[in-house]
Amino acid sequence: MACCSPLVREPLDATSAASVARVFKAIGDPARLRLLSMVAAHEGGEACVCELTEPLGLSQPTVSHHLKVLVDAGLLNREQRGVWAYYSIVPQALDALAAVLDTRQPVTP
Amino acid sequence: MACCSPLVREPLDATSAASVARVFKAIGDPARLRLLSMVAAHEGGEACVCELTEPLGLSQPTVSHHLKVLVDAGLLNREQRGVWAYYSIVPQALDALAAVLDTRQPVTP
DNA sequence: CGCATACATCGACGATTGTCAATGTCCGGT
DNA sequence: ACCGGACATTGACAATCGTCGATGTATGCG
Repeated sequence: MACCSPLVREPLDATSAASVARVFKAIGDPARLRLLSMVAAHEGGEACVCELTEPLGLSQPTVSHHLKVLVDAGLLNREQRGVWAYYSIVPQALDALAAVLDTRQPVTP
Repeated sequence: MACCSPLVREPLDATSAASVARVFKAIGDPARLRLLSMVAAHEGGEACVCELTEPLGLSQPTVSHHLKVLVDAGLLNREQRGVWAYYSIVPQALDALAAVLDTRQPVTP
């Protein structure tokens, strides 16, 4: 999860930086960015692997691998229903990431 | 630069995904996240390499390399003054990145 | 000029990554 | 019980990455 105050506020310590970097690294790949986007924009906010493989133009194992990376990063949920695995985004995860990038000045009391 | 509508709005095409992913990949590294953070939080909003090497705990060539990656990603400015190279963040770059992560619903007119 | 300092570049290394074909696992239908 | 379909896992490969020491470049000072 995102854990800390905005980047520009105060220097990140090593452990915070490592945990935040893990998430950014997860979305630092074109295929995974597109997967995230395709899942979010899909009807119902969820999609199964078979709906993602062909428009992405990658093999099924590769798509499964990328989805696993996104789940491990806390960006996607995975729900198995019958034979299908449905993936949906974790909205507050993206919000938390955006908060780390926030450049607002701290309120001066 | 960030180029496009929020991730969750509509599926990214391949070229947009590639250009956005390049920037996220740049900050998908603990050392570079800390550099970004240290530069932003430094007095005057800028810092030279010699001020970053020791607190980061990495060699000077490595720090220079990471800074170059951040500059190439459009996240840092580099300004040479005398013998020193001062780096400062490009604020609108972080804002643009955060906009890509925005999860707000589109306004329904 | 000559030297020290600040930084970049180069070359090399082990480690990680993205991708695929092949195979394994599990579920639902016949 | 069998088979087919959906997905995950494995193993392998080239490519990229992070890091360092060594070296190059350029600036300022004596």
